[in-house]
Amino acid sequence: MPNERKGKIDPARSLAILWRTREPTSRSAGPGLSVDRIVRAAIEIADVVGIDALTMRRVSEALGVGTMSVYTYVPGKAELLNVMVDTLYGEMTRPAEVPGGWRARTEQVARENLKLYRAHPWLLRAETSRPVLGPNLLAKYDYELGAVADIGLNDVEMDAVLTLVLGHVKSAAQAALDVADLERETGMTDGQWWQSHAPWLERFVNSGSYPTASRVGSAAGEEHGAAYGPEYAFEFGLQRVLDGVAVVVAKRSAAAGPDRSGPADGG
Amino acid sequence: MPNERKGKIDPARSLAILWRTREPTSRSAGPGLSVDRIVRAAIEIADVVGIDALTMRRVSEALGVGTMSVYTYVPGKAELLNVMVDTLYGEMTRPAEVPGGWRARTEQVARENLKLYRAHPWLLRAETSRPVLGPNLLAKYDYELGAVADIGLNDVEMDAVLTLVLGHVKSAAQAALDVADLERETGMTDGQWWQSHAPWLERFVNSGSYPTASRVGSAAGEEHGAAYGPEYAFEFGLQRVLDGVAVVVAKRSAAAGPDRSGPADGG
DNA sequence: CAATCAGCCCGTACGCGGTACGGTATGTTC
DNA sequence: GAACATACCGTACCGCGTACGGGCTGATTG
Repeated sequence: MPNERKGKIDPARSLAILWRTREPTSRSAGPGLSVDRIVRAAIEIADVVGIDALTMRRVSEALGVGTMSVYTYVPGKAELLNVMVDTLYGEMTRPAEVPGGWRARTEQVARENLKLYRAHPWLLRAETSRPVLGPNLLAKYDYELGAVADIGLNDVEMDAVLTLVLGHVKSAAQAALDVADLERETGMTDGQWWQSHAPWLERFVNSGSYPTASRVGSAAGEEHGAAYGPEYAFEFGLQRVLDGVAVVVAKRSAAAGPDRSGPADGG
Repeated sequence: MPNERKGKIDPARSLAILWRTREPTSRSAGPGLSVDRIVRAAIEIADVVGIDALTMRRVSEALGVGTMSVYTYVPGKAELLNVMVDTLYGEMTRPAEVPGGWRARTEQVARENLKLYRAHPWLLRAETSRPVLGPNLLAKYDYELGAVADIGLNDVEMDAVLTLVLGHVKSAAQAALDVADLERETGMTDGQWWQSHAPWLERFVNSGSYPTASRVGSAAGEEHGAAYGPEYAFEFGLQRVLDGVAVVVAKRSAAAGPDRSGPADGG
């Protein structure tokens, strides 16, 4: 049972639905299905039972209609997933002003994205391939680019920074989810798991073959509750990334003139 | 058709296969199936037709055996995927000495991982959830931790740095794959695609609503062939991450004493 | 040697998933 | 009221993972 975002989806059809290219016909009777109702139901199902259990039959059931009725509004499951994802993007908050300069703005973007993944973990699995350009993705992209605009980076660099930050958020969210799943399934924390398996592993590996791995792996157990955990990894990584970006930004500012702190040339 | 790494896999059974806890019985006749033969066949299939088309029937067919014969050696598809992933980890080269300090070592780790994703793009989709602790994953982890050992970071930080770097590599590999897929499907580059869709998009959005997005999006088209592309994003992001790590490393070195460049305290 | 057994191999069948297809009913338009 | 478009959906098909039970074959034991 391979993946979401299947191979063959018609891009045009997909875009048409994303952008709602179709005036709502005013038919009164019937359950009154619509793309929005379907998408909302699907999101709710995915939130509750996970994306694995999201089936067309279940969606239609939740809506009180026949399975095939859904296909009147949505060409297929892949397109439905696309719209679900874009819908989520549309629900993110995007404050116009964030005090504190590019670093604060970018941090805010990162946290907002993390929040989204936390609220809808299935998003991590629905986003596996190139996102289809929906209205909300476009708005999101435009907004988030704003965080790193006018600080001396050119367009390509701005995109690269954003991609880097969002990639980190996604990785961290995935890691956090993995840890949470593990804890839920085994009742052990990540570190406890390592510690409990260390002796087992040594039975197969010449004792002490992987000293660093086992020390670091079980260090988590000792540190747990203090400085360790997925949140730590997220924060640490985010600060590292921002530190790295700051290096370039500082370089550009210097090149544009020591006294400038405002907008540099845009590319 | 949801995901790989399905919900219920017995961890013990999975570990047993990963670590090959079973002496090979010496039966002469028959096709002579084995976990290794199965895994090799499965990897080859995934390399050629992709992970979506990797089915147990196809694997068995490639091996010239009945479908259910595979299940004599592998409890299920999820476990097979686990072993496939661990097998790939085992094929990575891990030079003992890399000249140039932690930064060069970490870069080398990143590039080695990128190479792996390039060679087996399906790995991006097979790794979706927490990796099961196979022997080669353990070796990989141990080796890669070595890149950032003894530079003043504590254990948790070492793990976090490694996670950050590998996360970036994975994101970049995914992006590169997306772009490649898009080009293959549409015959257009990423930038060309943006440029060709810009007018279409403006028909739905009040013209100029997303100025930054469209400018940056199509900037790729102009820059293409020069400085842009997935490789650029990978390199740029990697350098940013390493710059960010360097900041902490420098701080720790300073704290440990201005003259020290060797190992700092490990905890 | 025969009897027994353990492991390997696999045909069949089940349940579940997405969805093609063809129909029916309900509302709109003239 | 006729003609038509649209919304809805029952049935059926194909492909998937895999449970189950049975047959085969070489190894083991007396």
